[in-house]
Amino acid sequence: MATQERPATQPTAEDAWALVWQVFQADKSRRWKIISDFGLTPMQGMALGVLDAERPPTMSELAAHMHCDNSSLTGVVDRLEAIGVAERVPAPGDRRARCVALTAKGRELQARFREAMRPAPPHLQHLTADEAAQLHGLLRLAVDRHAAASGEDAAA
Amino acid sequence: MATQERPATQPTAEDAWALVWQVFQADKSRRWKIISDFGLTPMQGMALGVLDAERPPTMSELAAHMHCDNSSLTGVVDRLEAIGVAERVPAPGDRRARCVALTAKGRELQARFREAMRPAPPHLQHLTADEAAQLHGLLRLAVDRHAAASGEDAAA
DNA sequence: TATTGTTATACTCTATAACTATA
DNA sequence: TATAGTTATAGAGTATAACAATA
Repeated sequence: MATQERPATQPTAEDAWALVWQVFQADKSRRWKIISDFGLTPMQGMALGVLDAERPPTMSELAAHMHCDNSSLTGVVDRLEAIGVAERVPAPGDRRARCVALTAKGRELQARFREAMRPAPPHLQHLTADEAAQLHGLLRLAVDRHAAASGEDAAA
Repeated sequence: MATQERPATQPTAEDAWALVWQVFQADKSRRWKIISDFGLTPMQGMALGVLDAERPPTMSELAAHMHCDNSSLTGVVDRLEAIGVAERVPAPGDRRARCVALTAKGRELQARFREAMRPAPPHLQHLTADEAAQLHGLLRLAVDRHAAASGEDAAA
């Protein structure tokens, strides 16, 4: 297949992105089901998924990580506190800031939640082990190069 | 597992999925910016993006395509009608159903919107043309095999 | 009786602006 | 002055349940 002359119609990054989108969207209902089975909403699930038990982030850091506004995060963390999953603790070195820490219940829930969210969606399960590894390799290239480029930009 | 020359250290579909997630999340702010520049919300943008000008779907069909409830879609289409982008028309052959059709303004906006949403995010732009084509090929395999398997399931 | 779509309800997410406490 | 976080506000998305019209 790949031994042909390079066709003018070779799929581009845009074409690949369209399929990424398609796979992600098709999996939307499955993800929502898992999240709601844990008694969470999508944003609560995202917060639980990204919180670092070892290094509780400040509200601002967590908001940046979740790509939402600080004021939006207030309610999300309020609800995580209400169900006993997280708690706000003072930030060392800055009395304005508050860190979001997992409770014992939160750490237990996080472990089970991450486990439930880990499996690849049905689409990707149709790949062979080698194909999956190739897919991972290409995405790893993209992520690493982007990180390197961003790092250089930041350092410049 | 796969008892091959490449042992248990080979990245799996789960690992690839984790990177898909990472790329998609990292691009969240960029997508939101584009959508809001069009005066739309995410759900309105999704509806505008998937609506077929040639074959207006019913409310139920559109809701299924968007993976949301019928009742949630009512408000979304209400707002698209309010800004003159879409309109509800009678469904041929079923007087209960209503189809969502694009207006002339809607078709024009859709063309510009799809164009704005087409570019791949920064992460994927770091791939070479060949790498992007490989990525597309792997995702195409996943999507096609899933469609085939689903089709067989449905036909069975 | 089942389906299509809307309405009513209650809640979550969303950002902007104003506000406080602190840096 | 600038920053971290909350509150107030207004709007949009979310599903469930109840409902009307139609199949």
